[in-house]
Amino acid sequence: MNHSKDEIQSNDIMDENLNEILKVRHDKLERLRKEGKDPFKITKYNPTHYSEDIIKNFDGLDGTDVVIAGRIITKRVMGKASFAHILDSKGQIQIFVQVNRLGEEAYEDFKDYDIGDIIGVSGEVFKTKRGEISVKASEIVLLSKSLQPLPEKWHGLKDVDIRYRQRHLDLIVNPEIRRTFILRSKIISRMRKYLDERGFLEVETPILHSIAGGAEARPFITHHNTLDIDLYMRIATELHLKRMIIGGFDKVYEIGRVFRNEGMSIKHNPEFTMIELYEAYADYKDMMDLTEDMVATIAKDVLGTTVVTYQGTKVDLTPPWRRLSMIDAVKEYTGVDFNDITEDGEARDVAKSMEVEIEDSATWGVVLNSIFEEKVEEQLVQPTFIMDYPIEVSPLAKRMEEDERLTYRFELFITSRELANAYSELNDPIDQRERFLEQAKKRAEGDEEAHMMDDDFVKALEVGMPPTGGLGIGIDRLVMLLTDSYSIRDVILFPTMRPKE
RNA sequence: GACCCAUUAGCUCAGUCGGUAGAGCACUUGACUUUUAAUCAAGGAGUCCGGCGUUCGAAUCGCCGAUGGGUCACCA
Repeated sequence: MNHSKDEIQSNDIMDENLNEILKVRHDKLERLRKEGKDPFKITKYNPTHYSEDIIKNFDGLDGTDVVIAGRIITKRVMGKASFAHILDSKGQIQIFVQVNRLGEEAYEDFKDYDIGDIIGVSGEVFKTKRGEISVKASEIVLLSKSLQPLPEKWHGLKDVDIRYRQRHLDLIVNPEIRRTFILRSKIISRMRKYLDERGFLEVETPILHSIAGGAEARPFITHHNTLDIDLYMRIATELHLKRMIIGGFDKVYEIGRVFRNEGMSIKHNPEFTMIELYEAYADYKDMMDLTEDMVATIAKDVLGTTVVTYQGTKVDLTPPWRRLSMIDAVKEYTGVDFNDITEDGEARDVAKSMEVEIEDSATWGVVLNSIFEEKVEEQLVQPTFIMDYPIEVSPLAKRMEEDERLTYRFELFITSRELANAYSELNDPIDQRERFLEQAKKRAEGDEEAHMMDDDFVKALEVGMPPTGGLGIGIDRLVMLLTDSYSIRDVILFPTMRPKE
């Protein structure tokens, strides 16, 4: 680590201004070092059990010696005997410490240990008079000194600013948040297993793109020094995964971070995790089957049920899920039948009469999509596939044979939120080039989210891509649903924050 | 980007009408060999988010700014 002079000086100044709690802890560390008990010199410890193992297998372990390690989270000294709770990665367990077991010097040292210190404890498993499974310490080793006080045990840490910026504190003092991240990990690994079992190949495609494509979004820009070029952080994995299909891999997927330089909200973080998968010779209906089966399978395996409660609302993920076209959805929820509307102007008039804001140049499809987003989306609480999106808003989806204005595309809505997006992929390179030109026109007119022209991708399509189904699922939103998390920041370990000062 | 709300001890929070800072936990000292938010006694701890202003006097009122949260806009 390199420290500038300024940093060293500012640390010195901080040392002088340490508050009482910090000063006491530094002094304790200093004393330990002088006595040759510097905890930071220890490199290795060998625990034999986790707290949870001991509690679950008490009958088998009662009376036997174990070695545990973890963080002191409570401490009650009662003269010549003490109790403390140790938090390890699987939970917590009480230790019982007596001077005549530990010895005078070791017991005095223990009394000086602070909440937050990491210790190793060896001792005998037993149950206290009050019936709590505990470890009777015969030896305690200080494995690391905590120089910062932990937030309070009873009220926990509530300040969301500190919780997100110093997630380690959140994880230590708010046990329920640990569950969310354990579930997140299980959800993702179950998803991998599901796809691997079905012959999908997991691949990794570049994050640095010279053209940011595959979605309509504003990208982050970064710079490569040696090449002296600006590069974009990817906004989707779509175009590279399709190249894999062209290259002859019939089933591929990537679970990866994508970056969109847009507003932040309860459902949006600038970097988020998506899975995209592509299957040759499949269509968007196959993607619907796969989506509902995969999500239901994950829910069942990870939560033990396909019925979940999200923020007080019961959501039934048991397949099959409702499927309806965008036109039917708009008809059902607003009474307006777009089958009967053919002219752009007529569509715009309908939007205006419903107080849906649209631009004067909006076409039939754009209006249909706007009315859907404004009037229907929020009502889709139970899982619903909305199918057959207008072509104007779907530059990468295959045009419907039955209706030139629409595409073979669906989005999945649960709890009024978009969770997945899928198409029968456009594999006609001539059509694709025209769609990109259309997008490039919008871009030239100032739409920063319009797709960039990508000649390399069109050229790849010209080599020939089989008919393919593609699907993208927002992992963070899926995790939110399955863990009943209110904000996307509650399922992202270190959400993007503005730096302090 | 716009609007609304919040910011007081390490943490969780009170703070009345503008009168000079409080509690619980945590911390320090002492007592206590089966406690459960241990208990008992004593003690220490503050840039009241920052700046400017109004005022005899500001945590409190006004303005500007910072950070966070919420709603909207944009998006997934």
